[in-house]
Amino acid sequence: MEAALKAIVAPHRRQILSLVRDDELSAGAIAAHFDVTRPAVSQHLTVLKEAGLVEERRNGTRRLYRARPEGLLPIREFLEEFWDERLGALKREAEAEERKKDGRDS
Amino acid sequence: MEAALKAIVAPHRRQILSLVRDDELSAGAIAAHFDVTRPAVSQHLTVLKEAGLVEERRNGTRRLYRARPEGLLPIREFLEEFWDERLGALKREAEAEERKKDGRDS
DNA sequence: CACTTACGTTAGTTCCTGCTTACATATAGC
DNA sequence: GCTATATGTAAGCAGGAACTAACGTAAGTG
Repeated sequence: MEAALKAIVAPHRRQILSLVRDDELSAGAIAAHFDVTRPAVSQHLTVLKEAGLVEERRNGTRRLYRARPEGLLPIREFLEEFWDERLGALKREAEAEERKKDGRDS
Repeated sequence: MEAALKAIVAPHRRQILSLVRDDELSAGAIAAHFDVTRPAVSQHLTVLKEAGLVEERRNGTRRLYRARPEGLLPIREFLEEFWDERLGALKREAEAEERKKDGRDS
C-alpha cells in the first residue's frame, strides 16, 4: 500500500491516472496534457507502474498505458478498516457511557 | 483532500492515527510509542490536526488527541469515484466490443 | 512567586522527490 | 543500413519534509 499511497500523493500522477482511467493512451499523448517535460511524465509513469496503478502495453514504437484500479484496493481497505474500527470504538464508548449511567450510585 | 493524503502518506502519522483511533491519548502518551523525539511527534500531530484527521482537546496542561475519521472521507470519495468510473469505462468498452461483433460485415 | 510538568515552536541539517537537460535505445520506413 | 519517431535513462539541481537540539509558554504545585 505504501507504494500506491506515495504514487497518488503527487497531483500530476493523480491527473495521469484520471487520463488513463477511461482510455488507453501513449506516453506522448499523456505528456501533451502537461506543462512539464516528457521525461518528467515518463518518470511518473514508471512510479505508477511500479506501484501497480497502471499497466503498460507496447505497440511498435509506442507504449500504451491504462489504469489498473485494483492497485488502489489496498488503500481502500486501509481506509475502510480504519473507518469500521472507529465506528466500533464509538459504539463501545456509547455503551460504556450507558453502563456508567445505569450503574451510578450503586 | 490533498492535505489528508499528504498526512497519511507518512508511516509515523498513520501509526499515530491508529493509536488515537480507539482511545483519546495525550501527546506524551503518543510520543512514548515512538523512537523519534517528542517534538517530532508534536509536529506530526499538528499536520494531522490541520488536515482534519485528528481533533485536539485541552485538559489542564495536557492536550488530548482523538482520530477524526470523517477527515478521510474525501480520499474515500476520490477512490470510489475513480473505481466506479473505471467500471463504467469497462462497461462501455464491453458494449463497444458487442457492437463491433453485431455490426461486422454490415 | 518560584518550580515543575506537559507541551508547542524555531533554527538548522539531512535526505528525498520532482524537475530539466542531455544522452541512450528501439522500432518503422526508405 | 540510415534516418526519423517515440520513448526511457542518467546526472544534476532546487525545494520540501522529517528529524534533532534548544528555547518558549501555559497550567498546576508548593
